[in-house]
Amino acid sequence: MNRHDPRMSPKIVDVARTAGVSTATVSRALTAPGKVSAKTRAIVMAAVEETGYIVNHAARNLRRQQTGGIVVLVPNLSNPFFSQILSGIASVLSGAAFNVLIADTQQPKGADRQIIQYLHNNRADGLIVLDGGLPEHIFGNGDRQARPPAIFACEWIEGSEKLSVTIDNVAGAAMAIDHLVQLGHSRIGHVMGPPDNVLTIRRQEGTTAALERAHLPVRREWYFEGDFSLPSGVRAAKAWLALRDRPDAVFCSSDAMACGFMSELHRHGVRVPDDVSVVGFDDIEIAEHFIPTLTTIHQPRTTIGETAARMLLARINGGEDPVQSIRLPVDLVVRESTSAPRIA
Amino acid sequence: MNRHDPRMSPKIVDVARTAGVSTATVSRALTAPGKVSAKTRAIVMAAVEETGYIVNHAARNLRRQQTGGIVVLVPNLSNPFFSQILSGIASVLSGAAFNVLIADTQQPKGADRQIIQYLHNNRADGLIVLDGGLPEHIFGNGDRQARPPAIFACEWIEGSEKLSVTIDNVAGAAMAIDHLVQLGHSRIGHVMGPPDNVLTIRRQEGTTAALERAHLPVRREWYFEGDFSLPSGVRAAKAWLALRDRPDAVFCSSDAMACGFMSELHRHGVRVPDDVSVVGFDDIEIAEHFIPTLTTIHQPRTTIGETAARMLLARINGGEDPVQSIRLPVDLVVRESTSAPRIA
DNA sequence: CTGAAAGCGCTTACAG
DNA sequence: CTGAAAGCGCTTACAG
Repeated sequence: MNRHDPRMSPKIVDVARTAGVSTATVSRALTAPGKVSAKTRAIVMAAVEETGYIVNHAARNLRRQQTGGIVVLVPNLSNPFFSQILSGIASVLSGAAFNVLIADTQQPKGADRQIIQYLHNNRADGLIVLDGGLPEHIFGNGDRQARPPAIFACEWIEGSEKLSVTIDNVAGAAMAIDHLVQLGHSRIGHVMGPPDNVLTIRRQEGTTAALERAHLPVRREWYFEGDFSLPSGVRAAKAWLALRDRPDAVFCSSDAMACGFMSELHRHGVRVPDDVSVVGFDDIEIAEHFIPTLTTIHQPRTTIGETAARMLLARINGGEDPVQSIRLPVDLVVRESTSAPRIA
Repeated sequence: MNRHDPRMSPKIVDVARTAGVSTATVSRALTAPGKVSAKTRAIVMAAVEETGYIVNHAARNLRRQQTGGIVVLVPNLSNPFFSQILSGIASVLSGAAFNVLIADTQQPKGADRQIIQYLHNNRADGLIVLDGGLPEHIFGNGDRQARPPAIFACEWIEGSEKLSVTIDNVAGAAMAIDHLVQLGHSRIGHVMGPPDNVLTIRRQEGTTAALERAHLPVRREWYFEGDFSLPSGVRAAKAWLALRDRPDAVFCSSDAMACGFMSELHRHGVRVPDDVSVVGFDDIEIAEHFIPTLTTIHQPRTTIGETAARMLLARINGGEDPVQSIRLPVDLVVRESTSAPRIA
């Protein structure tokens, strides 16, 4: 016989028998101590201790019509950018006795079906969505399936009324550009994120607006394609190298791209910041240790995760809706990858 | 009234009514199609489609005496080293209709209690443990609580009989040292992982053994303390700089430390590989793009995750035990951070 | 191949 | 404050 036999665990009825009370009283002592006399509570607690009782969540959830799980939809689990956000989410949620279920929206096989499964309320009590590229209707009401509340974090869906925790991407991009302008740069380029991504769009807007404010040229060929990844930064560097007339400062929409960009430039003998200044976005851990260390826009990633989790909890528990979308501030962190341009 | 009303979802009884069969038949058609006639199955499937039925996992799990969840115990969720492993785990497990629950073993508050909770079989059907630093008895049988099967991945507990998916750390370290020896280095140092960690110990063993095989000095002051993190690599570099008699090649037990090490050396005008060669371990994404690109020992992280997940599944499903621990091979990836020593 | 019925382990109105 | 009892939505021997 299998040593792993679930039926060995004590049930609430075992505790009740040991304590000499009903299962109802045990249940109350555990979940609503105020409804039980101090004396009874003590007896029950002793019985819980003695039996080693632990609640069966499947049973509790079935009875309470909840799932005890929060699903986090991540665009790409293997991207380290998300790990700290997940960490923030997990710390708040597991403190609130929720399971954190993680689903990768870019999972190759049958991702759609799987995500849709998660969206049904018998699978999760709520969602935190880090991917703004999903079709909005899958979160929507309006069809026959009830859907659990969803909170967007980092990314969001334009025009959606769903709550979100975001940062000020336009301001962040503008801070990056303003920094370069103040250093004396007038020929500034931009490596963009993936097309259609909301972050890409906002950071591009912030970039363009700041350039225009400074009366600097906004040149189409200085807006390089990218997708936030390291390799796309390498490709952008190749595009930069291929230009005859090059920008002497580049703002990359992610740190990963900035690192790939600098890496490829270095391979071709172009020096940062002497030949070209580079600013990133995110402030991932390596930014502080890259060679050169990377000037970037800092995102409070743990706070983003924690805030999203707390907001979702408020949404799940509170009947009313004092909950509002939050936009967190970002900071410019100046390091070695930016300097005044060489005198031409 | 709350628009998010779970009771709206169709139940198995709704499908049964629509199909004109019993709930038992619906259940069978869904989970054991072979036990139902083709005709009935078609009728049931049509009814499922029509009603939009989705199984309630809490109910199924309660009835089946399982949880549908696999817990992954991660030493530090915000460490990007683990994200690709998690990705491998998640892809296999969600394909098998398991939820992936992630718990951070270094979570500040009440981590112990929380992890213990997860260890009870009514919370998870199995565990994948990435932290070899937990006390073994918490996984053990022997007390009154049944425990779900656990598989170790990457790390493990020395002397434990639990199954594991690991890499050959001794061989990996030896490959790193042999590479340096072949380049002509004879003064070789080592930056270690956290004390007592099994990976630290094995890689240190491999290092020492390879040095001895090459008849090279094994000097205590050339074994630098570390903990796998970037900042600890920075500290190791400071220790290196403080030596009068320095090794001219250093094998770091993680890529993160190697990057921190090189970063700090660079700050002090020491060139890699001209002044000192550096080898890392892991082959994280940045290794290929650091300046200089990092020579390192490649770990198949996605495969580690997938293998651990599949092994756990086999353990959960199969009554017999053909399942065995697996040690995956590693490769040396030669890049720019290593070269022959300068002629002294 | 199919159905009636029990039961998984809880929680919670309801009654006292 | 406490207990008896119903019921959450499934699955699965058991009987036919």
